[in-house]
Amino acid sequence: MTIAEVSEKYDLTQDTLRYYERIGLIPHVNRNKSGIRDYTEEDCKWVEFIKCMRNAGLPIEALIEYVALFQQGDETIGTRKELLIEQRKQLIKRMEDMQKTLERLNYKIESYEQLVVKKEKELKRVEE
Amino acid sequence: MTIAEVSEKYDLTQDTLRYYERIGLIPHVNRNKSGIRDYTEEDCKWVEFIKCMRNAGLPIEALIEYVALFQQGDETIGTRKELLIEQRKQLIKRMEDMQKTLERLNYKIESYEQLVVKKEKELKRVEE
DNA sequence: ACTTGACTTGGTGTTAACTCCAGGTGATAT
DNA sequence: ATATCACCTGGAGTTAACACCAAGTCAAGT
Repeated sequence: MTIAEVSEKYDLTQDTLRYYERIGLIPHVNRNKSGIRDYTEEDCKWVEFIKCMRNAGLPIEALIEYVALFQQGDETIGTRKELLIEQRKQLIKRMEDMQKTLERLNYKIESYEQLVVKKEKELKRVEE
Repeated sequence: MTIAEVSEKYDLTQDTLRYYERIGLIPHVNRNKSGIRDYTEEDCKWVEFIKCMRNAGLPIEALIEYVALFQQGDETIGTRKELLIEQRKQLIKRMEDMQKTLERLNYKIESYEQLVVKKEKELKRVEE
């Protein structure tokens, strides 16, 4: 796959794809004889995985480390697992915070709803 | 309340508090005769509210608009409600995305667990 | 009276995460 | 043969969201 196709498929700019590769957020992509990137299936999976994780707010640093560990082979399986567990913990924490904020928003919106109803009644009273 | 107390209470630097006020993320705080900020109860509530919303990822832009609407008085109640509803919608979307990522992480961690178990068995076999 | 220390403002610096750009290369269309 | 085009690299530019700083003010302690 060309970089243009990958860019299109995952809605990331070519610059972003090159940037991710440069900083080690995805493994190095092989080039053809003329030096142009040729993304394999696996490269694509990495791109998709990273995009998903970044989208959920996982820190770039942690993901770079994960990729680096992955490239070091099977001895790092335990470490990688621990890393993911830690990130999961933090993700859950963020989600809990967001849940609280959501409830607060719900309450606020309901309060506004009450206010709106009240105002409408007042207006009616004036009209009558 | 002094800025130092508010800073301490909500774990935001004085610089951040001043910055939030400057860009309109919280309403203007009154100063005493000598020009020093004196936060009222209401100011504090704003600080806490904004911190909570920012923490959940609500965009600064939307919050600035909310504060501005608030300061324009009762005619903006409807608009404010709509704004909150829109932000709630986006918050829910983010949470759903994160939920999917969480499930994916769970699956990945489980897979790693399987792998670890397998590797241990292999090692045992070698030892025997 | 003078120093200290917390605060003020206006402005500059920093960091992360892209994003853009200039100059160059190789394959393809005319 | 040459023009076009997609891509390359290294490096500079951008933006958001603060963080830091210099120079000044004011009240309180000694």
